[in-house]
Amino acid sequence: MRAEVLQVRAFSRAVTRRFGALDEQYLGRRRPLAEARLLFEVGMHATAVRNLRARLGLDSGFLSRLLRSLERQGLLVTESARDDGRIRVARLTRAGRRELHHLNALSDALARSVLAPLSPEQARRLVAAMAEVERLLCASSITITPAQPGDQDAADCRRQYFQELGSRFPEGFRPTAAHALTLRRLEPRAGRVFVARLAGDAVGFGAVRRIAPGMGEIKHMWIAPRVRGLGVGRRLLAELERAARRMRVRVLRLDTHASLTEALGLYRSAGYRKIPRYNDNPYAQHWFEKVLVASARPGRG
Amino acid sequence: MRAEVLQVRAFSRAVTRRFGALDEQYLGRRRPLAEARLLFEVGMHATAVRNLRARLGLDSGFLSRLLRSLERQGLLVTESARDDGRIRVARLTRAGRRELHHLNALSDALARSVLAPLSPEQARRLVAAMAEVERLLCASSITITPAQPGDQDAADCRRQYFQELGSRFPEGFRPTAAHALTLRRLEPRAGRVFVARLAGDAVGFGAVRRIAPGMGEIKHMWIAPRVRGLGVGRRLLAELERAARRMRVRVLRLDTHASLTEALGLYRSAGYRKIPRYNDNPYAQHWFEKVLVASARPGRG
DNA sequence: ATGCTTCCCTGACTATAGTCAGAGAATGCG
DNA sequence: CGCATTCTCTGACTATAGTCAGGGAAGCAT
Repeated sequence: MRAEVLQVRAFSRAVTRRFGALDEQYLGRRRPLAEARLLFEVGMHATAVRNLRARLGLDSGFLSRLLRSLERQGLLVTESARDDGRIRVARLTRAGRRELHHLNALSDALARSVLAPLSPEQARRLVAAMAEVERLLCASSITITPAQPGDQDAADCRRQYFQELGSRFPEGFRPTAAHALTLRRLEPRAGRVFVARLAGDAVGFGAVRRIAPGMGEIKHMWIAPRVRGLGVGRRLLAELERAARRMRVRVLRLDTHASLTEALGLYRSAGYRKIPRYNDNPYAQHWFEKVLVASARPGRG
Repeated sequence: MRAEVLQVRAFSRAVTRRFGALDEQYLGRRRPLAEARLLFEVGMHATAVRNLRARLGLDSGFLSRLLRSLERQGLLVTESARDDGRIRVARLTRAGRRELHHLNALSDALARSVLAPLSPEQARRLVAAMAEVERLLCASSITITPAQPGDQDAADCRRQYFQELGSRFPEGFRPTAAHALTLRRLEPRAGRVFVARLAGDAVGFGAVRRIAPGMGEIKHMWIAPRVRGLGVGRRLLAELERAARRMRVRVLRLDTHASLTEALGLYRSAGYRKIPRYNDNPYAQHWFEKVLVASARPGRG
């Protein structure tokens, strides 16, 4: 563990030194780095100010000022969103798009300057290792937190979840009454909802509810396609189990559709055993159960 | 190439976002980041102000101010160097060392917070990939540039080179008259010296000189042990060959000692062929020659 | 001794990156 | 409708990170 920590530190130093310096040198020459980053983040299509704030992690006042500055430079315009007048949407002008292209070119040059001194074989290996680091850092920065009641992100996930069920079930999918009794009605007495987030975006969610004294049920486990394979499902499930324990649940059940093969694999490897049908969910073909024991390692999936 | 460039960019974004944010959050909480970095750089032993300036790349006035601030906080003291009254040396006080330990602990916590959400297998793979990226970024940031006449770094390298020869040759080593006619007397008419540098430190050097019309000789190739295996030797050799071509050299020769196995391998794989003894160097057992042709890919080793 | 250079320092100034409180418009909720 | 909340914006302020010119002390070359 000690060696791993030291390697992470050495890595951080090496990378921030190299890329931090280059970033300023390449991208910050023409304008403040914050403005350049904002241009990148707005990108080619209109983006809500609130999303920009979440992704860049900026203070509302500061971001507003940056927007005004870019607006004065004629690089972007802001306008109110159609469906919600409070939300403002930023969009690059033609000049802004040109500037973004320029920044992209600089950024490419920066990347090439890193690869150029290396042999083809070294460059290949560096790129492969970078892909691996990026993937795992992404996994590592995904947080799993309890949803606030009425959480918009959780509702978004639920919509996407249902949509995916519809496209994956051969027979199609329409939410039943049982599916409707969710989220809002779960919390806070009868259940808990957790949301996985990556840089401000919701990328997964899941719920646990009590269905009888000492017995709970996992519902609505869903992970966004772009973060599948990063172990988020496993972490989310562990989080739900911890929440279940805190709700004095000793036995957890769940049902699932035969076509959801990743889910089936996850449940099996997480210690869930097949049991006979315990409910009348018309979309379920498999039922599982797990007896919870005190966890030796809280905080780990 | 395009895909590689995009991967490098994605990596840079991901890493600076993650570590940049954490750096500030962990290390910058108690004091300005620049002060924290300076404490790290001074470290446990006395360090000359000029070296701090070089390593951190700071303006002289700004660094001076940072030093005064840390001095006021009782974390370090500065004093004149014994042998050169102009040079000031910074040294942590007892309180400063305590603070450094604290920063180290925070930095460790930061590293652990990256590893914590991952499964043991993921953490293992992340650390391995980070080590690879760090190694190759290090290789990529090594620059190879012509030495200025009387370059102190080149002289340093030469000293270390002779020292290493002494420890590696079974028969020991004392520079002969032929070895003495170097560096200063090479440049700029009869030869060229190149120095490899990593973040301000010289980590290798090599020379080429003309020994007859159209014929040149590689001398004094040396790479610091800590950067061996990164392809620096190959790049340096390619640089020397380019310089030779510019000097209208068509045939390059070199000699080497049988115990320098890495060098032998490098010369062979770079296209040098064994030839009979062409000089009276008492420390040489192998002689090589290469006919230079116009290079198809300048800039690559 | 004299002049040149190196090294570090101070004073004065600027740019960048925020933080915080509060106001005003739009929306959601009962 | 009335009230609370959300979202964005502005004004006022602070902290951080520099840049630049110039000066004094020490060393170096002759």
